[in-house]
Parts: sequence; C-alpha cells; structure tokens
Amino acid sequence: MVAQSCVRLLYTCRHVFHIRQVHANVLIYGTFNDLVVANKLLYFYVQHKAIDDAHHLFDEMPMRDPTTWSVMIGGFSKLGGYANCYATFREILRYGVTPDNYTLPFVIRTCRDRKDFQMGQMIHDVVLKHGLLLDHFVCATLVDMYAKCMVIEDARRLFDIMLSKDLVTWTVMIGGYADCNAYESLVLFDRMMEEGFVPDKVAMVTVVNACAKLGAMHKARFVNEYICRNGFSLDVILGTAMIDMYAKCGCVESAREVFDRMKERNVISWSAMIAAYGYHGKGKEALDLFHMMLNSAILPNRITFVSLLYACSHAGLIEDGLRFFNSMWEDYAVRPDIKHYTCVVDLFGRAGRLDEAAKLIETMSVVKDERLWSALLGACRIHGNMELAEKAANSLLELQPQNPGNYVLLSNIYAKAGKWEKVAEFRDMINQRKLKKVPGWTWIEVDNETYQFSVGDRSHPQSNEIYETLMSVIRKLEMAGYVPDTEFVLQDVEDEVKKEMLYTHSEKLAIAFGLISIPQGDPIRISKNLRVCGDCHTFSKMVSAVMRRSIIVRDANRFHHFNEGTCSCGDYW
DNA sequence: TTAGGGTTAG
Repeated sequence: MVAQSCVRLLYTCRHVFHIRQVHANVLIYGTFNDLVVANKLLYFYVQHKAIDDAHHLFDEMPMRDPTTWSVMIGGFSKLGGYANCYATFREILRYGVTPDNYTLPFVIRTCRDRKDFQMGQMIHDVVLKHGLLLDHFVCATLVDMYAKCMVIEDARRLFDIMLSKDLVTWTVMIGGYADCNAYESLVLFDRMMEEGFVPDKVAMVTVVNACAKLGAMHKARFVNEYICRNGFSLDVILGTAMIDMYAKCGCVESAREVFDRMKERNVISWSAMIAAYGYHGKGKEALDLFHMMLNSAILPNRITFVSLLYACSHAGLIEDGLRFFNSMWEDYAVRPDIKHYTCVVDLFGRAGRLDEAAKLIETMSVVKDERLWSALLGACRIHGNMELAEKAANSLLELQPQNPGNYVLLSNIYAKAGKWEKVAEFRDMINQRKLKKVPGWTWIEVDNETYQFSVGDRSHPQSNEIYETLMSVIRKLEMAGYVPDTEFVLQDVEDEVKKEMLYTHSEKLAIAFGLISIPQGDPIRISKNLRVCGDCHTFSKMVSAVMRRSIIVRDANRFHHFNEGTCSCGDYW
C-alpha cells in the first residue's frame, strides 16, 4: 500500500525537489527494497533531467533488474553522459545481465550522437548475439546510427533485410539519405507511400528536409500541398523546416509566407529566415528581421549571428556586418567562433580590404580552418593580390592537401595573372597526387521531372535541339559582346578546344534546355553541385538580358538571381 | 523504461 501511494505521489511531482521528498519517504518507510518503486524513482529523476540524483540512487540500490539498468543507461544517453552510458553498458555485460530491446536502443543512440561508428559496430555484434535484430526499436536505431555515421550502405543493407518495417524505420532511412543522397531520400519516401504507410509529422519534417537538400521545387510544392490537405499543424519544427526548404529551393517569398503563418517561432525559426534572406542576397531584409526578432524578445544565438554576418557580407553591407561582429559578444554574450571570423574575412574581402582581413586572421585566437583560408583566397582572386593569395593557399593546402578544389582555385588565380607555368605546375600536381576532381553536375526541373547534365552531355533525348539552341544563343550573345573566358578551363588544350569545352559546361546545357522547355515568363531554376564558374556566370547574366529570361541558380555556396543582365550576387561569389 | 523531426562560415 505504501509502495502504491509513493508511485502515485511521483506522478504528481512537478519539480525535482518533490521527487527528493518522495525519495526520503521511501527510505523512511523501507519501500526501497521494492524494485517497482525504486525504478519509478529512478525514472522520474531522469524525466526531470536530474541525472546526478538518478546516478546516486542507482549506486545505492541494493537490487537491480533489467528495467533499472535500462532506465539508468537511457538517462545517461539522453542527458549527455556518454562515458557513463558506455561504462554502465559494459557493467551489464560484466554482470552477465542480458541486454534487451530497451537497453540497446539507448546505447546505440549514444553511438549515433557521438558518430561513434566503431562502438556502434560492437553493439551491432551484441544485438546479433542476442538475436534482437528483428526488434523494431533496436533495428531502427541501428539503421539511424549507421546513417548518421555516414555509412549509408550499411544502413540501407540493414533496412533492406528487415522483414517488417514500421513508419519510424522508414523515416529513419529517408532521413539518413537526406544528407548524402537527397534524391534517393525522395525516391524512398514515394516507395513508403506506395506501400501504404501514412506519414506523420516527423516523417513530413524529414521529407521537407530532403527537399531542401535537393532544392527540388516541384517536390516542395507537392509536400506543401500534402501538409495542408492532411491538416498538419504548422508547429515550430515543421514551420522552420519549411522555411528552409523554400529558401533552398530558390523561393524566399514562399519561405517568408510560411514564417508569417507560424503561430509560434523560436530562435531557430528566426535564424532560418535570416539565413534564407542571406542566401538570396537580401541583406536589408535580413537586418530588418533581426531587429524584429529582438523586438519580439527572442535572443540571438551563435547561428543567428553566422546567418546575419553571412547576409551582410553577401549583400555588401560591410559596416553593418562589422558593427554586429563587434557587438555580438559585448551586447549578446555570444563569443565569435571560426564561422563568424570567416564571415568577417569575407566581408573585408568583398570590400577589397585585404590587409584588414589578413590582420584579423593574424590576431584572432580561434583555431584556423580551411574555410577561413579559402575565404581569404577567394578575396585575393577577385582583387588580384598574388602575394597574399600564395600565403593563403599554402596554409590551405597544408590543412587540406587532398581537396582538388583548392588546387583548381589557386590555378585559376595564376591563370588570371597569366602565370601559365604555375598553372601547369598545379595541373601536374593534381595528376601526380591522383586527386580526383569532383565532377560538375547541373540539375533542372521541367514539368515535375528533374534532368541532370554533365559537361558535354549528350544523353538527353532532345540533345540535338539543346545543342542547336545553345549555339544559336551563343552567337546572339557574341554579337552582344560575349567573349568566352577560357581561363576557367584547366586542361592544357588549344584555345578553340577550350572554347568548345566552355560552351558545353553542364550549366549552359541546362540553361539551353530550360530555354526550349520552360515558357517565357517563368524563371529557369537550376541547381549545381559546385560553385558556378566565372564564364557560366557571365553567360547567365547575358542570357537574362539578351533572351529576356529570369534565371535562378543554386550553386554550392548561394543563390544567383539573374535578371536583365545583372546577378543578385553582385559578381562576387 | 525502448526508436524517427528544424537554423550556421569558403
């Protein structure tokens, strides 16, 4: 009877202090030996995030059953004590307690959160040893762990051999693909629907995220419709994911509509919307939103400042950016980290204030990474500072010798300066070190289908028409003053061949296809996996003027809106 | 007592 009333009391506890009172009574009335009561106490401590109380209680318990171990391991797993989580799991094995379908997901989740693939594999062996692979909870967590550790093939193998899959398992697999192969993520979502599963809100957030990663506007519209038709409420997580989706699909206006429709917003929603304006070069809108956020009594975090500084630098709002950078620690107690410094280097770089950028790097106390040097190198390329470029490049190649993109960037700088012997040296270096350049791809959506182009691609059924259109457009552009910029071709070939290669860049092929298949008046939307090359950028600007078409390009870094001969990036990217 | 969801620098 005493035990029952203790448990009843626990359910009324609103604060950890109340749990401690019940705990004291349990000790007085000697109900501590009742495992049900002790386990409940442990569970409630964990629920109230009082991990130290839980840990003490766990140590004092004279008896433990599988529930005791699971609740404790679950507590360590959720509340960040990964070392304790692993240690307690090892204790389980040492004591000969059989790990069950409650304990294992907690430990696997810790491996996932820490991206601890090796430990994850060891736990997988334990799962097999105890024949628990058929359990939905265990298997779904293993799939999730492999996917988050970026071992997507292992995740998929496990997923494929599962005899019966539930909604959570599908969602985990779809979410796993979102980061490394968003296209497959959407294919899997369609398959899940075909198999009769009805997605819930978490599944929808996952697929929204995949649309954002892919930049697939037609799918984004479909998902939006589905969400509205099925009455999903726009909570803070779904709303934020949709803001991000529309922004990354190239439609910042739709992102803002979602933002305005949301009844509740937190710092993540505001930051996502500020970042959205940043990608699209809308610095003033980002600044206005930041002030609105402050007026709504939401405090900015480090990500808000990254998004804000990014928006300032990409819109050329140098002084605003510097003001925010200088005030973030003083006024908002947000300490600048490497990402903020990189934005400021970019900010100075765009303004041609290379000495200040270099000085900032010299005096900063934060550990420098490759993206910081890359920002400086990019600025040197635009402003033609060879001396500083070599310094930045050396630091960059020291940190990241295996990234061919760095060699390409540097040889572009040498090419621009006419130092052809250096360009040749770098070309040889790429070959000798057997560095593989990431192949460039461009995607375009036409009539709800996604088409993919590579350089010189002739695989499209309308290939002849695409090439004819491209050549006719190039002739028109040449009459308007377009001169192909062959410095962007790294291969050591004759000028005419260089021209030929430039003319068939994947982006130009996709634009030509857009011109013949997308009605006049509608924008041509394309996505690239790499940064847009300088010549394709000039080409796109001229097409927007000569052909009177609006072109929206999402590259690896940002969006470019081409209209009437100009680009929203202001020719700096 | 168990599994799945949102923002960030080149």
